[in-house]
Amino acid sequence: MELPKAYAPKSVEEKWYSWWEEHGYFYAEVEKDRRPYCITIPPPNVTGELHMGHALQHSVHDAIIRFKRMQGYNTLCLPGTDHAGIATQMKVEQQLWQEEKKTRWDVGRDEMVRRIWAWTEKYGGAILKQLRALGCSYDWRRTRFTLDEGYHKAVLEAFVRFYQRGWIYRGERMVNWCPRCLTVISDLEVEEVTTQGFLWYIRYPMHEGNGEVVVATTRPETMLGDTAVAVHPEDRRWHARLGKQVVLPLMDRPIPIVADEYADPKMGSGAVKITPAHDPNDFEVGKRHNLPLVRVIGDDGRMTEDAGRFAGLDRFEARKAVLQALEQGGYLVKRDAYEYNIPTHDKCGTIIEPLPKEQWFMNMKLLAQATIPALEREETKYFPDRFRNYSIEWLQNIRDWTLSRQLWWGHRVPVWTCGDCHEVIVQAEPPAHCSKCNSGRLEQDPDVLDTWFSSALWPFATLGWPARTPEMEYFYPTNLLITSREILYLWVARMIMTSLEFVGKIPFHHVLIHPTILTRDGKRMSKSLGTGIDPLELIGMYGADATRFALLYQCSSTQDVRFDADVEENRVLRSMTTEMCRNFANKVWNAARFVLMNLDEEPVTSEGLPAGEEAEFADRWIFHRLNETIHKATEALENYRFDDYSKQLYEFVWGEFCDWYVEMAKLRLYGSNAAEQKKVRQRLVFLLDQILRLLHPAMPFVTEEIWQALYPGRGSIMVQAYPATKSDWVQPDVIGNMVFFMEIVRSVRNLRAELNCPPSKEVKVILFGCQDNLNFLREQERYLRALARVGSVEYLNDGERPRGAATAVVGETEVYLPLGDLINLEEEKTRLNRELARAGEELERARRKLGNSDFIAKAKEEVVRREKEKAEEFEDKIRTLNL
RNA sequence: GGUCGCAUAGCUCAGUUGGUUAGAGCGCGCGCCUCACAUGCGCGAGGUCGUAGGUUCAACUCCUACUGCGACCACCA
Repeated sequence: MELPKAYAPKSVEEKWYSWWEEHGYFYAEVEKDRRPYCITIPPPNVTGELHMGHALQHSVHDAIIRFKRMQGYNTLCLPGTDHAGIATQMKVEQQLWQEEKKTRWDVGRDEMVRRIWAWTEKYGGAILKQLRALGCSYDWRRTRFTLDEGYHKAVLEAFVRFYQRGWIYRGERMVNWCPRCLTVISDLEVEEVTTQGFLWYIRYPMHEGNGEVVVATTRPETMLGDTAVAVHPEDRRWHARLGKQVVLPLMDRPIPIVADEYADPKMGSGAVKITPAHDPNDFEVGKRHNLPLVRVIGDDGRMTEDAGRFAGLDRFEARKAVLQALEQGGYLVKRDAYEYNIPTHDKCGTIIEPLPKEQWFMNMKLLAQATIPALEREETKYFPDRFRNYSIEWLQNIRDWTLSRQLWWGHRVPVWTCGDCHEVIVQAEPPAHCSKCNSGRLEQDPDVLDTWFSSALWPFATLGWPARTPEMEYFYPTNLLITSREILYLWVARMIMTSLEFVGKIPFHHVLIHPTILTRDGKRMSKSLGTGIDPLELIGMYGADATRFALLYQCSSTQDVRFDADVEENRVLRSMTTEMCRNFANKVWNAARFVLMNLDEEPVTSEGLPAGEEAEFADRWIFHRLNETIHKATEALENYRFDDYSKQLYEFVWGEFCDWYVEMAKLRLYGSNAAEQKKVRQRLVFLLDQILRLLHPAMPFVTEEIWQALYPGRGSIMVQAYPATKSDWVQPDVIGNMVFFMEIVRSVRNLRAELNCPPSKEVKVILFGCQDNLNFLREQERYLRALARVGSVEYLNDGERPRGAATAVVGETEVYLPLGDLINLEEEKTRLNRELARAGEELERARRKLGNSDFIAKAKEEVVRREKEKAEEFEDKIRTLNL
């Protein structure tokens, strides 16, 4: 069979992906007699597009799923998308404005929701298609959406149950308001941005008599809403003035001086202005002292009527105007440069306005308390484990969750209020009549639930909860959750809480927190900064297998990965690591070509082929190494060390199988009897077979393409058994021989290269050493001749060393190249001196250690012995080189 | 402000329970189109393992402090 010289990913990828899908290889059904393995993917936003973080996340997902599938588990990887309240609504609102110059209020709630649905069905979920390009083997039939019908039922059920527990309540609190999105958001969605600003000191004159109070603020515009000045109750400086009033500048409003422990005597004058309507702390102070709430900033971020002459101004314009007015009135004392954190909305970057509002909240205390022990007992294991401790800490300090959002896209709060008797009804099904007065005038709460409230149910809602489905029975708890650091609390901790509450089980046995992908100089990857990489572009340049392998290769247990690529304006110029992985895929491809080219008539089946006693040392060596590689690769995957996994395979396939075994096999293939040839062919096929299986979780496409060429009609490689170790293959005694042989070959190559001996010229080699070593090398002579381009070999075990020859020492064996006219005596002398110097240093180091009596006395016997051996070895080497 | 992570070759990174001649890929230098592969083959140069102390016979590895980068948490004007 003919394979092209270089691996061409594109057509191969499309071909096999659709073939897998057509044959249902990704599907999982409940099969009681098989071990289940289940992952529900973190649902990306339905509006989302694939970025490098996703690419890494899903390379990991698919590697694990394919690995487990090959291990014989009945694997389900369940995909889906998140309705992403704000993001999706905003997208359609933008479109509505661009195309029709209308706002959502112009079209009305029902129509708007209808349009968002239409958009979602038409454009949504593009990211799931992009995941296919990466090769993800997910059960697409089971794709879920956090707003689909069944999911909606689950969300309402959860709300009602929490409500019945008494944990969900409605109340007025200081909340984080986004003036752009016009909704509240939870604390976890607030991102603090460190900013260089100013601290302004303002003079408030006493209402009666002389004197003044100086207060400081970073937000001067809020002073318009001040309703008090607070000082610490034990701050003596202020005792005389407690209970008196100051006049609020610009507003001419007298406000009291109150005593409250919130005021820090060490700060400035010890007095602090109190704006209950616009600051969370002040809100609390206001409650304690019954202060009025004066709202000077409205929901839209503009100043209200209560801001007097500043009404209508945007909050930031108002700041300037207030400062100017204060300055003119002589109220501004000074301003200091000041660094502080500004709360912003993580979705849109708008500065949050803290406002008192009535919302739905959930008290998380009991739920958190019930969850902490499960984490402490490691019922869910975290990789790396430190994230478990962070989660416990977060649960210990948990705060109430703001559940409601002033959006139209989402799960509407299942609460109705009777227009007649004002009874509040909370239930999943819309009630027809008031349960108390039977009135039909019922009005549903206009708000929708935080998107994270619905995602918190993901692992079990997708498997059919609240129904007791066979899937819930069989696949739950799921095995693994793979996600990024930033949603550890926002999502992961909440899933564990809800699962323990509703299902009585943890939702997943393992949580894997994968690294964040950064640019190669450690910056955030961001489209707006031009540092973004489109994974599809990478796939186009290097292939999906190379992209996956490159991501896995860089995926260790650190918190960040600096992705090795040169990027300009969101375009990849070059990615060295991905290129390396493409080369590796090509290497595998060509190794396969070699094996296939040498097949005789029928496709060889080669199961259970042990290296056997009669096998050559190269066979025994490669099988020993295969065994080790299987062991290490499997262990690495089980510990989610994808870097280890890929490096093990890279080294084995390229550095051992291709560089040595195949090269040696060529001689046996072309220069032996038919029986030997057949044996070698079978071993090559078997090794290739094992390599393909080992690699398949990382490189699904190229391995499938080769597999099909090797075993046409045998079904996909993705359902073959993952390689297992075999004790027959363990032959540690052969390693030393192989390493020795390799070193002899390398030393000859090195001598040739150093002396500029052209590769075309065959040289004579004289080996000097003990009889055993010489016998072994004599047996391998044909390999030595081919691998080091040697014409003839002479063996000496005593007597005179050759003169005028280049020399190298490998253990106890000496290698001589009598190059005659080729040799440049000066160069050879320099080379030898360099070797001698190097050996001298090592000897010196060893002798120093051995000369230390403490070392002899205290170090482990084995360590001392090794050091002695080392000293002897270098002594020998120096003696030989000096001859 | 609190907690945590990271600092190893020009670049991106490995380095297991303290004892190795500190590794890989890329890049670089030299030589090769050797019949699987130039997306290749062979050889080589390049590191006082962030700084300063400490523990130990022995520290890249353990401890302390510091510096730099980063993350998370936190209502202080």
